[in-house]
Amino acid sequence: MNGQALILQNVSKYISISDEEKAGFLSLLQPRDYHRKEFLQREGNHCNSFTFITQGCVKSYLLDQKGDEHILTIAPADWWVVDYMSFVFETPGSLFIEAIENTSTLILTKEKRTELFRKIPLFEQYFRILTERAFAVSQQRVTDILSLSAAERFEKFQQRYAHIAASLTHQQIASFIGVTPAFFSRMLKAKRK
Amino acid sequence: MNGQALILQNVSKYISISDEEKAGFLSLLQPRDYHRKEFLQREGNHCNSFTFITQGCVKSYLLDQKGDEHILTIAPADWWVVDYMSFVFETPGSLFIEAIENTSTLILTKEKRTELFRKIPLFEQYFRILTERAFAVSQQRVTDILSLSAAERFEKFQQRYAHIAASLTHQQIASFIGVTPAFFSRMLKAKRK
DNA sequence: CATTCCGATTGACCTAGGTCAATCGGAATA
DNA sequence: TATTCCGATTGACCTAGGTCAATCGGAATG
Repeated sequence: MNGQALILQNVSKYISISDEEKAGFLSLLQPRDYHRKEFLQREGNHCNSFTFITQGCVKSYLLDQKGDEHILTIAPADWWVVDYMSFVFETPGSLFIEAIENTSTLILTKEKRTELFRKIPLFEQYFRILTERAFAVSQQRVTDILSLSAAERFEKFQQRYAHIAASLTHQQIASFIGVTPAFFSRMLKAKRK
Repeated sequence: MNGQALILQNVSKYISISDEEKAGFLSLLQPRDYHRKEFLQREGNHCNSFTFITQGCVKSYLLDQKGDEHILTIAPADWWVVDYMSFVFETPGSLFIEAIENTSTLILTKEKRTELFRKIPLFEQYFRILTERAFAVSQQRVTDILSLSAAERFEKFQQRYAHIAASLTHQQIASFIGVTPAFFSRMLKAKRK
């Protein structure tokens, strides 16, 4: 499936729009490809667009004082990525967004999104639903971190990300669930027994 | 300020609606009061409404296997509370929502909200913006937990919740930032020096 | 005034998970 | 084939924060 077909399919999961509106929507999107390890966004830059992944996979993460990486999101095809904090509050971002495979995207800038809302108000609903779902999942993640052990978080991770877990390095999974690679390795060893 | 005035003021921060629309909106809300320690929601129940706090304060939290409480949100007046996971995905909730002071609320059920969207589509925008902001903050919370020490999280908590920190118990603050009351007490002692 | 409650504090001890450095191993590059 | 990477693993040791039980203290209740 090509990128445009994929994003239209995604949209149609939540709202119904006419062919004309589909064309109008697509015309606001800017395609862009990134190769593995290329950055979509860097810490310090203001994030002013939503990026839809049509192929490949990206991660968003921050570096702490010690320079250690903490992955916030892993976004495979059919997902949007944004540094929400930067986008919503118009502040310099604190996240890096980086392709972990060669990746194709469609970019919707803040201006274009505003234009989209004006032209096709139904997209307010699309983004409302999208964000409500993402928020619900994010709240789960908070409660998981607060109440589960590393091993339990890994269990959940495996269930939720079964389809992409295999294409991630152990380092990435460890960072996502919030442990060091060394400890993650020991965890796996313990489970194998 | 009374509850209706407060919620209208909140709405008008994000969208502009006519007096007629305001009346229509208010007519969909159900007022309800709770006394301290009363539950708005219990684990296992499906959460099918948004609740706007007009006075007082509530907390949402989950109990882990050991029965320890982990606070997810603290919602003072002028905030909405929901168990998003339950509301959005229509699953039994895993959160308790409990008044920590005598509290007055306005309830918007899922059905009424749907009706609201149908009658005044601009409310899609209101909830989109609201959720985008809440999501951004939630993502920050995830990165904070992953990358900051307990003391640093407490620092941030004090800044963000300066206005209500004084009315919370140490237990509640400790639970929110993700440490035990015992450790929290030691942290305070260390800071005082 | 006495009592109960409940949050806060503290002491003694414990553990999940971190740190750092060394080693292994497989894939990609020269 | 030899070399370089780079992720995974492992060993030895460390620490932030947890546990559990005792105590303190102030506010509310009888």
